[in-house]
Amino acid sequence: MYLCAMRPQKVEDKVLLQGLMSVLRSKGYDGASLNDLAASSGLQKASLYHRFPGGKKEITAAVLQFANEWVQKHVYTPLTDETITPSKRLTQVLANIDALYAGGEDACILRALSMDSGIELFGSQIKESMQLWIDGFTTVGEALGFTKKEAQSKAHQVLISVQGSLVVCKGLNSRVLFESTLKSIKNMYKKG
Amino acid sequence: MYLCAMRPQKVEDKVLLQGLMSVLRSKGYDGASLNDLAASSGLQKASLYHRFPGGKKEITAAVLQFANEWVQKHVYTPLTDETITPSKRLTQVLANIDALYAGGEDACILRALSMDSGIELFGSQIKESMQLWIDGFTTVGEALGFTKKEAQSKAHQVLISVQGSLVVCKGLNSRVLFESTLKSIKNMYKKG
DNA sequence: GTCTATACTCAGATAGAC
DNA sequence: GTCTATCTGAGTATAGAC
Repeated sequence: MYLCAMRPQKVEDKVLLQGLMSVLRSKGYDGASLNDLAASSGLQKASLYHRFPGGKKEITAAVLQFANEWVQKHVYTPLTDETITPSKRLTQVLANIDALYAGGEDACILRALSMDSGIELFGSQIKESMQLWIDGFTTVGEALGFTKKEAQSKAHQVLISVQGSLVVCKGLNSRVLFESTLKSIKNMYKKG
Repeated sequence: MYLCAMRPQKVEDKVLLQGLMSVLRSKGYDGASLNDLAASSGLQKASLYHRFPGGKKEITAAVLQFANEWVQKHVYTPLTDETITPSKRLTQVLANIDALYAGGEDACILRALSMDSGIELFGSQIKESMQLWIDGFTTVGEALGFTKKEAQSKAHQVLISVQGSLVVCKGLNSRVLFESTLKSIKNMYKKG
């Protein structure tokens, strides 16, 4: 429905959510204040409440929804696309993941919200996105000829090593382990 | 120096730090309020300020110091103890790690403090503990006959997969991937 | 739809009695 | 050393003009 009487949005939904996500992924739920969120979005606090009447909880839920759509579009869907060879799917998705985390520089929103407060409020959304990620990699593993059990194990290994390398890269203040992790994921799927 | 005129401490230093750590590891730096910290320690807020005049920053720094001593005592030292066979060192340390994280139930304090605010304040302490962990596993890898390069790579892999599995276990609300990760670490060090 | 101004709550931190 | 009581600022959230 088109309501031409309404004042135009100053910031597009997608741009807005990207700004909000960048704050939440780096500061976490408790660390991200509404001032931070407003500043990142280019809107005032009150305007954020207009867009998200539920406040910070609703903002965060929307950001997680946005993240889940990203996983759907850039991980799950390409990994399960049978018009492409499994090997090429894998290469493409690993490149997408590299971009998402800026080569190990940026944090994962799922991890950032996995502290007590975040899990209590958004546990089911976090679980859903992680499961989608695992399902995608399981599918490509089977397409590459591994058994279902092997493919599941590898999929878990992918998620674990991506999350782990992001944590370690933050801690050591170096991105090399993220890049080497992506390479070793590629190797993991070579038949041996 | 023994000062018998002083009023006895209500809570021992070690017990105090354990309580404080349990809050910080589950809620993170921003999520842990002084009320939370006081409640977990059995002291009032003002008493915490007596013990830690620098407030939350000093509390957190002390907890990280405590954590670093734990890694020293239960990871680094046993892994480098040449009076024990390398294989037994590994088994023992993996059991220690299993206990530290309560089989995947509890979070890692290094991870919990690795958001922006924590990294800015405590980055060097976090890095130090992670490096100690890596050094210990590198030593045991070399003792098991791997080249220095292989041993370093495996040590990185250990830290990454432990941290990663803790994140994924939180997200999926299941501990099975932590236990399987510890088993696969053990396998990683079998010569092939 | 966006803004400025403001209400209200809880955070971190301190004062001073015991 | 520990406590109760209190101060001050930042946090979330709302009111109402434009």
